[in-house]
Amino acid sequence: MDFIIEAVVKAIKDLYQTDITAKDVNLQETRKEFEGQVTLVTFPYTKVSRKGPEQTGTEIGEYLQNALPQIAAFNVVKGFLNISITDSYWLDQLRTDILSDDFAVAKPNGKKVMVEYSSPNTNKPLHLGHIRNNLLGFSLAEILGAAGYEVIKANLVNDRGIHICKSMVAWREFGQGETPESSGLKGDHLAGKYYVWFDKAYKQQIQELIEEGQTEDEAKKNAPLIKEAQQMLLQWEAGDEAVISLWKTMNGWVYEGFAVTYKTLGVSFDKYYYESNTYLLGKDIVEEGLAKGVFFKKEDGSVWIDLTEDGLDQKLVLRADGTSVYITQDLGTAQLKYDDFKMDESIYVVGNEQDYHFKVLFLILQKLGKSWAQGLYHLSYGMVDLPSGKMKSREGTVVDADDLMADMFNTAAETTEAMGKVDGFSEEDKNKLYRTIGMGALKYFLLKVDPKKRLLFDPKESIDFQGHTGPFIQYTHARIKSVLSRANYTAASSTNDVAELDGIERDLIVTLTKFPETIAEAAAGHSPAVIANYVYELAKNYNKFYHEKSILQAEEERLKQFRLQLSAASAKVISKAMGLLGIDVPERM
RNA sequence: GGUCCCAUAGCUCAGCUGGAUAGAGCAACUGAUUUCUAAUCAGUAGGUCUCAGGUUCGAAUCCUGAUGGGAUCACCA
Repeated sequence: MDFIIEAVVKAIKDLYQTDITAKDVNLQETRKEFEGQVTLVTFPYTKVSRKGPEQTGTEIGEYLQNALPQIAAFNVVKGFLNISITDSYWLDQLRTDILSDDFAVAKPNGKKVMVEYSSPNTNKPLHLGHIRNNLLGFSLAEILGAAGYEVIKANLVNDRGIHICKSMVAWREFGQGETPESSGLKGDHLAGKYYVWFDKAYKQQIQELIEEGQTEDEAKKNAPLIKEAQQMLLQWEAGDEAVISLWKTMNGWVYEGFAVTYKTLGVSFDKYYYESNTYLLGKDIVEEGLAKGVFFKKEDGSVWIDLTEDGLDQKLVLRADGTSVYITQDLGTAQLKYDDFKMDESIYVVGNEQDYHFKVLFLILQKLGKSWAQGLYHLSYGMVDLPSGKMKSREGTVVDADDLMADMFNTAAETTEAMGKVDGFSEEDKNKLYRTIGMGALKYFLLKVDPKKRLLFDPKESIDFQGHTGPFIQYTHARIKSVLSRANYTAASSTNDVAELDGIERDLIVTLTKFPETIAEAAAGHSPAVIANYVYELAKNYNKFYHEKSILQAEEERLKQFRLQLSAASAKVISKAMGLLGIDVPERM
């Protein structure tokens, strides 16, 4: 619609001798109840026209109609100039733009962006909260890629620390040599089992110590299990062979488990970072900050930054004993990532509970004068909560990722079979379809809402397959494919001799043309939800069209060909948009 | 207590760079299948956009304050 905006700028200059910029032009979609496709709000121009909104709109409308051949008609309602664009313009958009191979393929913008997501702890299996993280990260990476970025997907694995030692201690104490093979448990679930055991036994020890007269704080520090875990962490850092060997073994189990979960989720990474390699990083940045006077040292030797002028607090960046804290590592890792890839932007997909941490992290890097600190962004998303409250792995009150995905698969299978949709499918095709639909429902459910909003998930209420859902959109795609295959449609077979459009056909083309700008909007806003809502609108429009217009029994052959083209274009865009969400669309369902 | 985020139909959510009568889905009710897939479509009903001020020709949208919910304010990660 840029050509209209340009023409409006020119119109205001010619009619009212006033210079405005493209940004001042308020062009919006015309509401359904009025004639036209785009609407110009004319109130802002009444000042310079010194006429009423109706007359101003009419003058601009006449000017535009004379200037632009693409404008078929216009009408002015109150202060709104509704513009009808010619059918030949829309048909041209469909044939030369939407149906072309490079539609919605952005030219490379020369920028590199890293998306860090997933970042699991290697002591427990993934749960629903991680699923949201993984889907957001993967989808955002796809969207940025489609918007022209070169994308690096990174995973910073949290594979060391006291929490990892907890699972290891519990396994050593209670495990009796259990392995994934001997237990039949997936590796990450096996580690998680001991993590939960640790917590249980630890709590019991605390209780016992309290009964012996210790305070709760004392008991928490003195419980034998926690001491053992702390001891193990020291041994790990000292490179104790037995501990390192156990660590490698158990982490190996967890990685095997994660690999399965990631595969089912359909996510992947270009680069892995491991905290066991990066946890000592950042100390040279602390030195740098001290030299620059950004940090200061307290009497006890600990190093701090004073952020009170920025409305934040004083923040510790290095302990008195010279060991790192969380933010020390993150400073070092940020530098490492930049040194590795020299990216223009770096996005951290991390829950909103860490908003403060990232605010501080980015601010420190700016104060250190890192040129690349400008490109850092925290994609903060809301927690996934249960009706009973927060999910806690330690207490076992989580919706497990693998269980949930298996449930979705089963529900998809039941629903599909109940509808009798899989006659003539092979066993293999059936399973593939159930997985596609089940994962589609789950992914769409999580991605359609604004990332920053917190999400309530009730395990008792199953995820819908009808209405504003993934399967609805998948169904639309399958339905189109069915028609196209009945018609033996190929791009080459179609002809171009339709010149007029009906309301719903025009609406559908208008919706299709919005895809590239929707990608740009989603990329700029870091929000897959923008794509999700767009593709829903598109599927709805298509279904309306499908009901109103007969395709294979069209009144004329040329109409049939045109509607097939329109259907093919819709299927293509649906498939691409769903791909940006990491959701597959089936050919049949 | 300080800071940050959220609040729109019974429920789940769009709309938020200010624009027309605030839109979808679910749930409820009515209707559509001798015709391309009914996981669909058409319709009915459902709203003081949390509240109170302010800015503006115009506010769900921007500003201020309040209320409710969540997060965070560790020499944990």
